[in-house]
Amino acid sequence: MSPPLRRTKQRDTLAEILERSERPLSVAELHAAASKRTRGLGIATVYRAVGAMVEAGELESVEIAGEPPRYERAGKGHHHHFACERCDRVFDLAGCLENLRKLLPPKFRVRSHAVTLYGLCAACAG
Amino acid sequence: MSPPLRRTKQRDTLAEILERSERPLSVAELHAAASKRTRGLGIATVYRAVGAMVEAGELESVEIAGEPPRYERAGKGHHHHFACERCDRVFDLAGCLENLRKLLPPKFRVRSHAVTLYGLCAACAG
DNA sequence: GTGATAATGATAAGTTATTATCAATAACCT
DNA sequence: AGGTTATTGATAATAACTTATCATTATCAC
Repeated sequence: MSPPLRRTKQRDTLAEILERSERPLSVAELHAAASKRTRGLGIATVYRAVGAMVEAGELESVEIAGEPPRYERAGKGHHHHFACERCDRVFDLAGCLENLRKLLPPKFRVRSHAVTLYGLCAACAG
Repeated sequence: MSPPLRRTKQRDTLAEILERSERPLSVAELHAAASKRTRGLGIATVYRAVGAMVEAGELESVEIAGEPPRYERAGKGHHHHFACERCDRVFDLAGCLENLRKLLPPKFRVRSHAVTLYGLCAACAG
C-alpha cells in the first residue's frame, strides 16, 4: 500500500500556487514560481508533486499539441483553452460550443473533445 | 540556394500515398505504407520527404496533443479532426463550428483554432 | 554512357520532457 | 529529543521523435 504522506514546505507551496492560479501552469512555470518562495526547489520535486495531485484527482492536465502539459485544479467545470503564441501562456476560456456532434461522421462515437484557440492574449495584443 | 531536386521512386511513392489518403498520416504510418511498395525504405527518407513537402506548401501538418504529427495534403479547406482512442488513427471532420469567438475574453486576438474530438472511429465502435 | 552531385539508408547523435537513483535531509510518531 | 523513513535535490537514465552524418547509390544534364 501507499506510504503515509508527509506534509512539506515544498508541496504546500506548489499546491497553493496552483490553487491560486487563474490559468493552467506548466511544470516549468510552476517550478519558477515556487522557487521564489522555496529556494533550491528541485524540478523533480515539482514533477512528483504534480503527479501525486493528478493521481489524487486534485489537478487536471491540459494537453496542447507541441507543448508540455499545463496543470489546473480539478472541478472547474467544462471549458477550453487559449494558447498565446507570443508569451506561450495558456488561459482558460469560459463555456463551450454546442453542436459538436454535427461534425461527427456516422457511427463514430465521441468520448471527449478539445477546443484550443491560438493567438495573442490581452497582454501581448497590447 | 537550394539544390535542384531530383525525382526518385521513394518520393513519388510517398507523395502518391499522401495524395490518395483520405485521412492524415503519421511518419510511421507513411513509412509502413510506402515500405510495401518500396522495399528497404529508410525512415529518414520519409522525414526528409515530408519536411520538403510541408516546406513546399503541398502538405499540412495535423498536430494533436501527445501524438506525433500527421500529414495531409494542403488545400482541403477548413476542417478539424477526430482521433480514435483505440486504433490511434486520425480522421478528417467536415466543416467547423460557428461562434468560436464567443469564447474569447476581451482584447484577446485569435489567429487560428483547433477542434479535436476523441472517441472511437466507425471501425472500432463496431 | 559518363560525370557531378542529390538522394538514400543505416545509425549515431540531438531534443525535449519525464522518471529513476541515491545520499542527505526533514517529518512525524512515541 | 530520537529514530524511522518519506521526501528532497542533483543528476543520470529513459523515452519518443527528429535530425545529422556519411559512405553508397541513383538521377539527370550533356
